Amino acid sequence: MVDIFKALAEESRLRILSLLLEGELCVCEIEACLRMTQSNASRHLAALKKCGILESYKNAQWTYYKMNDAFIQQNKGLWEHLKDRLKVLPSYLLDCEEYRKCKAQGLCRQNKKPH
Amino acid sequence: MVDIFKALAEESRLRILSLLLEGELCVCEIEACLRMTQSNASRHLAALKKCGILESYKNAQWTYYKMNDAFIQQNKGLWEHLKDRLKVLPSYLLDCEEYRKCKAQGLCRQNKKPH
DNA sequence: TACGCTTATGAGCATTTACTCATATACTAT
DNA sequence: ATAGTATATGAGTAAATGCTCATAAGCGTA
Repeated sequence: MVDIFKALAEESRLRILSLLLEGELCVCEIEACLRMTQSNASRHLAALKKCGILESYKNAQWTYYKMNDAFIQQNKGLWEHLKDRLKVLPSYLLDCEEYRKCKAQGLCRQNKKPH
Repeated sequence: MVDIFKALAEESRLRILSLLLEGELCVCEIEACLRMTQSNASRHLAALKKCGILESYKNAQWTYYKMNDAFIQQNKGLWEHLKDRLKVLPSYLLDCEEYRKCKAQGLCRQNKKPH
């Protein structure tokens, strides 16, 4: 229990989760949307995965992270809280705007294969 | 949001909250039940109060802390989570046992006035 | 094979956090 | 008033955490 709260007790990690409410993203997309270094993005994602909040899979050179279904099933109250509150983070609208720009500009390799 | 998670990201503070599920307690009761120093108990309680999870009032020389009703009202999902999970903390049964001992032995002054 | 892109991680450093010890304040009862 | 109890908090220290820079490993394409 305390491990989950430790993972949630960091603003950058909450911003990551707010983006992942909409679906999965790879590390470089998160890095771009949140304007953080590759190193930081990777480490924060690893921390969220380690405590079970996120899961990941690899496709080609990309690692995709998304909410862990088991976490959602096993933490319904907390998940309701997160779904509501992550969307009212002060940074949320700006981060979403960056996400749209990234998608429009085709960041990461432009010709990713579907998966 | 992050301030609340920071406050919850500490095992001693979760144990304090688990005791306060049942009702209010003064600092020296928490200190005794959780076998922590007076200084630590006071500081952890102050941290939980500062972010709005707890509220407190004074009566004679005692300060009583309890869950903040406004927090419960405004964080229903998180509160459901806490109510469930605090009771399955590894330390919970032992801490409750200490609480019963404290009450039986009349710790704090034995002749507290009702309030 | 060689190169570029993506990701993970080691090392060093700065900041934050939690702890202990000491002390100050406030209240009660004698 | 004086002593005892309860609480809060300053100072110093040790541990944990997050950041940057550098590097290594994996994968795809030319």
